[in-house]
Amino acid sequence: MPINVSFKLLKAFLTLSEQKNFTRAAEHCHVSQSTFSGMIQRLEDELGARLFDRNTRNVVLTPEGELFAEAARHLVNDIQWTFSDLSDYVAKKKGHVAIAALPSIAGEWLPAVIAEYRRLYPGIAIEIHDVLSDNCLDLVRQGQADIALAAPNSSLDEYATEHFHTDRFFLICRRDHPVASLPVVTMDDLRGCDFIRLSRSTSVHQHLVNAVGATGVTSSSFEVKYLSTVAGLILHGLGVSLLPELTLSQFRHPDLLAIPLATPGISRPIHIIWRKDKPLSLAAQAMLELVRQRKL
Amino acid sequence: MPINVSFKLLKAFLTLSEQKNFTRAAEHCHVSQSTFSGMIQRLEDELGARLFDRNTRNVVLTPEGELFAEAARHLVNDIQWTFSDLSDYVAKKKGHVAIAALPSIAGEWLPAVIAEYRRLYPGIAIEIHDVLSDNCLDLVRQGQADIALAAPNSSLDEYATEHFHTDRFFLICRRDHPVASLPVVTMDDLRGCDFIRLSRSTSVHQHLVNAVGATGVTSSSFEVKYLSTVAGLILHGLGVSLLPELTLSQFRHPDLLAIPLATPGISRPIHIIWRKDKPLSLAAQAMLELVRQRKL
DNA sequence: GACATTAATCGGCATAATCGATCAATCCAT
DNA sequence: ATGGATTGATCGATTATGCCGATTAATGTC
Repeated sequence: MPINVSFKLLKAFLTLSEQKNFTRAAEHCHVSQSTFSGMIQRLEDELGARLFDRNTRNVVLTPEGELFAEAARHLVNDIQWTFSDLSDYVAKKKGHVAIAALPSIAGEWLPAVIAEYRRLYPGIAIEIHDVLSDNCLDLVRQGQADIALAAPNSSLDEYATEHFHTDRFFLICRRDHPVASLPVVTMDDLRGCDFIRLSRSTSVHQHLVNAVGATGVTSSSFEVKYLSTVAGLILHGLGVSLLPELTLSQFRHPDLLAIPLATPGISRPIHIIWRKDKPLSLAAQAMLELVRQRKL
Repeated sequence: MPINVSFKLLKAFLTLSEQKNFTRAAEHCHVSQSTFSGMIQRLEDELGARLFDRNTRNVVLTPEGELFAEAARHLVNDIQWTFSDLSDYVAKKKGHVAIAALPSIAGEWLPAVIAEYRRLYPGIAIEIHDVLSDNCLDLVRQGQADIALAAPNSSLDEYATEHFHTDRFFLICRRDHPVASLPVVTMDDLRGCDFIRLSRSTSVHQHLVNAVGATGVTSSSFEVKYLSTVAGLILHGLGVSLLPELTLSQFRHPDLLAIPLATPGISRPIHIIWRKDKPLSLAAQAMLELVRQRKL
């Protein structure tokens, strides 16, 4: 015998147990008295127990009714909480979104988007992971991030992706460098230069190896981890560097220049990445939408 | 917007979230696939949120679905417990009954009934209060006892009552007492006897005062609390006593006699008493039924 | 004993639920 | 590619359920 009871019936039961009067309780529930009478009977049938002892003068809970009332109060409460929780969630008054982004994006472009998101959905907790591309992917795969903004070299078949930005590489050099006067530079112009590169684990490095390897420029004198170090080395005349546009803010110095590369140049494609096997939460969908709107 | 969701829908939702397949889940729920599809849609409409992301190949919970699933599991569990609890109660596998009875009844007649009740409904807890009549009434009024077996002198208007037994009084005397040879005794036969009476708080005392006061026999030498004391006093030749039949088991002694009183005699009516403003629990109803069946 | 109050019942109707059949999409094997 | 198999959604017809208004029956009150 399968149980079937609706929230409506539970509510009607509790209303009657408070009002102790069918007519009044029916009004409370916005149904006719006859309907209400039927509802109580239905519930009693369902339970197989008489819940109220009633005549035209008195309506009083039976002991079974008392027992059930206690339980029903809890049930109704729990159900209401469950629903209001979910509806808050749907209304994006609650929730959680985690976004993983390359440090360059996380520091340069993302903050404005996050600010806007916070303004729109103040109740949603936001988590930002500023990590390298491969880590971004891992976080998404492990479910620790809903969305990633990254430029991975590895395959993206496993993920849902969308093009976000083509980040072109610039030559960074000191103002007194031989190529500093050129409006654009070619790989040939850089032959013989000392290159300062980011560590192998960065996507910048990998894209560069792919591109520069192809043009034959492979010399590399330095390999460092932080852009600030790159800047310091360049300023001391120890070399030049090829870095994507999104990092240029780190090189705003009177003695430094960023020169675009001649076509076709070098670039890294940055993607919006998320899991395709699991749908995005509403909070994450909203974030994705905002990211698209504010796309570079 | 009033919530309305049925247990059936919650169960369907959980089934689908486990089976991840509409057709299979529908079979589990004993409905057609089309019906099942409609049920899930109805639930989603009700909640205003998409719970499953589905195509013909995959059925996967959305994050909102996950959230709801957790809550729904608890709800379904609670509802099932509530129902099974109540049905145990209805089936009298569980429950509680408290009965208040005069000490004479509690010691003499009740144990067999209690034993039978226990045999019939082993899961129900039984509470017995062996107290004097007035206390019996108090316990019932306070809800500490469901049913009382008592012989109160006070008004019973407040209660629902039913006649249980007419407890006739007997004369208890020593075998060598002047009236010992009579088959029945009258009040006249007892003129001048010393009477041993139970204390004023007992219903026996009060019935006796009413009856004997009317026939003019008012002498009273002793007033004690326990029947065993009465027996001792009589055995030592200090008097006789008038006591109801239900107490006679306390006077089975070779030197003691119980002699019926001549018509009309004296008697106390014993009633089954319970609250009339509150219905009896099922467990108590069963007890009442048994008491009626086994009535003296 | 008449009256007022109130829960239960009845008949009719509208809506919702259910089913079987079919459609459309998706994946898989070839 | 392409055809077949699987599966969820949709459609139309049928049935069941829920709801209402009117009426009835029971009960307490004056």
